Amino acid sequence: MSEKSAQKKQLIVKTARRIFIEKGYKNVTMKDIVEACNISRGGLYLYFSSVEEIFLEVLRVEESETDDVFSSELTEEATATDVLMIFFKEQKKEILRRNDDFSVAVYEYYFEKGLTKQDNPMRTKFDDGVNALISLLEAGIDSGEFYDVDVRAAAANIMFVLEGLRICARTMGVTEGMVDDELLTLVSGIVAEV
Amino acid sequence: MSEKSAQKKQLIVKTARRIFIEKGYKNVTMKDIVEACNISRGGLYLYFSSVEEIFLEVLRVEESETDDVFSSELTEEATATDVLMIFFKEQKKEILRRNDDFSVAVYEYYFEKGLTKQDNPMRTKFDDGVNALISLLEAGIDSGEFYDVDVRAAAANIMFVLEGLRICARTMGVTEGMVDDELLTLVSGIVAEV
Amino acid sequence: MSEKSAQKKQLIVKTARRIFIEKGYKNVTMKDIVEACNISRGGLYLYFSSVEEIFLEVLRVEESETDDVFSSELTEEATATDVLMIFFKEQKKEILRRNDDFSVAVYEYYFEKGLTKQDNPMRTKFDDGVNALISLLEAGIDSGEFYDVDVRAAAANIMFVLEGLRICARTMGVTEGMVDDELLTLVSGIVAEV
Amino acid sequence: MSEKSAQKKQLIVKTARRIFIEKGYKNVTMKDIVEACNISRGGLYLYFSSVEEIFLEVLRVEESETDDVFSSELTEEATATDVLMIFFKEQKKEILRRNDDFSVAVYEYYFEKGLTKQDNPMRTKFDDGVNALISLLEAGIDSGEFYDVDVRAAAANIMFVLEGLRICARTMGVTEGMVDDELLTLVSGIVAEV
DNA sequence: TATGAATGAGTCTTCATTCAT
DNA sequence: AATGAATGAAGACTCATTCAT
Repeated sequence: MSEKSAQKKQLIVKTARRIFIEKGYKNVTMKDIVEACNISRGGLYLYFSSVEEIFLEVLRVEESETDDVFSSELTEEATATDVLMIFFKEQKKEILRRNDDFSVAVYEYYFEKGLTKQDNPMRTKFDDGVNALISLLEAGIDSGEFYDVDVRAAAANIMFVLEGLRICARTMGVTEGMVDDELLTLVSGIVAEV
Repeated sequence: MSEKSAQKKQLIVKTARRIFIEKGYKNVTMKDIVEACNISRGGLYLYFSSVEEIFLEVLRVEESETDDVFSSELTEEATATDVLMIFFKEQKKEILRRNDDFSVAVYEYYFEKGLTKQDNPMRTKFDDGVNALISLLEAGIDSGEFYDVDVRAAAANIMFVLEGLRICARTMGVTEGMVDDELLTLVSGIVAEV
Repeated sequence: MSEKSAQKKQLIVKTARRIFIEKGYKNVTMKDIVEACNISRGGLYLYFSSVEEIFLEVLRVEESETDDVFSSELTEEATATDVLMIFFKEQKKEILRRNDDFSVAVYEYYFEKGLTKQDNPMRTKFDDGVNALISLLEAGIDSGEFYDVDVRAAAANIMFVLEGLRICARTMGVTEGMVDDELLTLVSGIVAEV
Repeated sequence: MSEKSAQKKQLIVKTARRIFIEKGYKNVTMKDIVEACNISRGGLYLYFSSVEEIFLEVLRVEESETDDVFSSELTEEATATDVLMIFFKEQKKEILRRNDDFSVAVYEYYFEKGLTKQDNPMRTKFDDGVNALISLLEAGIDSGEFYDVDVRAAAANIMFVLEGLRICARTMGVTEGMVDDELLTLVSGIVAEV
């Protein structure tokens, strides 16, 4: 029972995620989700009592499933430069992604809710990114691969540029070339010899 | 008549702007605007036939009224460094602005409409910013105030960082200190002696 | 316009009154009223925003239209006994009334709302009744028609008996004979010679 | 099984009684009862198939548990006056009772169902009261404690006054003083020397 | 017996849009 | 030009009742 229930809940979350990707946050209604899940109106309310509740669950799952920024890349053999390049490559993919893009819904949600929530997951994610980059930069500097930059400043700069690229990609549109150029600029400020 | 008509239209646009600032784009209804304008339901439809139409007009006015990025600062006596600092100061103010902030509505609008529109005003604005910065950087380099950087790359970097700060401020929140730090990083990469 | 609007409102109130009589208070939905009025769902909301609001308006009209308890009977020529008998006759009619009976809805409403409201119209009506009876009893005693009873106590007793008859009529049912008997008991305690 | 079953049923009835006291009749849903009983939705339906059915069972138990009006008071030594005073004291307590008051639910139920049911328990209860009072009054008259009133009329009058007080207490509110005054009026019409 | 997931109907409420005046 | 009453569709939410397990 409980297991079946959990499966159903998971199905709803999975389906809802797809809808949030399609329609953002504000446009999604309980009806949309009900129809997409092929369940009854009342049935959905057994599991969630509002779109927001569903959204937050999607967000939670999203985060728990997202690997730590560099976890997958950090192997013993990889150099700091390797890791950085892979990181940028993934970021590029994410920035340019047209489908399967959950970020617009996230933006919309936080526009709606304001910044009151202390445990803002976006902030957490951002800070995690900064910290991971700091570690990486320090490693690269130690190994002589990277310029001896102010790691904190550089890490924050990278994160803000990535955020800028992301939001521009979602609003005014950016070409692959623009992203490449921008990432190259970042790299050239860090890696001693590209 | 036509004049009166134009005045009325202007009133609507002005009032609607305030509402978009308050509530973003998606949350604004014709009803909201009707009520705020003290106009009749039918009356509004004489001038605009949808929220989107009103929004676009607000956007148009907004842009036509926005001074060119550096127009006001560029006086004969000001050095490139002066202009850059003033520019950053204004950007900072805008980024941290809690009231009178139209940007969330703009973001929401472009999330909604996608990127289909070729004449995307956000893009135009962004490009204008890049170009203005390029000119400024060139001027600064010529005068020996700035490092001899790749002006195009530096300008784009600045604009993306500013966009990143802006969206972060609207979603996860940024402190004044964070903005200051980030702007200082930008400045220190450009201005030879701070 | 405003006049037409007022007419419509009046129509709604009048129609709603009929429904409250038919179904009581708790069973009446906005839908019931909408359908009975032959207006649109949204249309009703232009005038009232809840069943309670409509009910209170019905109640208000009801009260404003109800003549003062004895106003119509009190003519110069009528004796106190005449007035008392007419009063009882009307009360009997009201108590036994099967159709056009708004009282059940009123009871239900006050069950629902509790007694918190200071300006409880039921209470006002009750007190008005007591006071009117006091005046009448005094008049009857002065004229020698009535026994020299404690007027306040007698008036209250009458009102409570009437309330008792009313609620019994609505719940367990009372026959005309029972009402007649009870009213006769009241009369025989007051009028010197029947 | 049957015993366990009966216990369960009893538990449901007991719990439901509490809910009817809290919320009246019309506001109580199967869901309310299910939740209050910590029973499953389907489980409740094994015992009762509607709120009404449960209510009627509560009502039945209520009546079977209610002692005959004077049963407890009628001892050999007590005078008719004693019994009457105790009866009024209990009625007063019941009339003023704010909690643990089942009467509103009963009223609501009979409003809803109309008077169709022949075996209306309210009526039975009322008639029982009248009859018990008649016996008591006769006893009092025989013993010389009470005035030689028309016992049937006096008994009915008392019962209607009590009903009137009860419904007034539930709708417009009555103070303890009002009840005392009214009961005193009743007593003074019956007991020869108070 | 007992569970609780599932359904679907019913009600409330809000809005964009139209239209007679 | 302008009004604002009116409509009807759309979405949220709740519950009685059923049914597979």
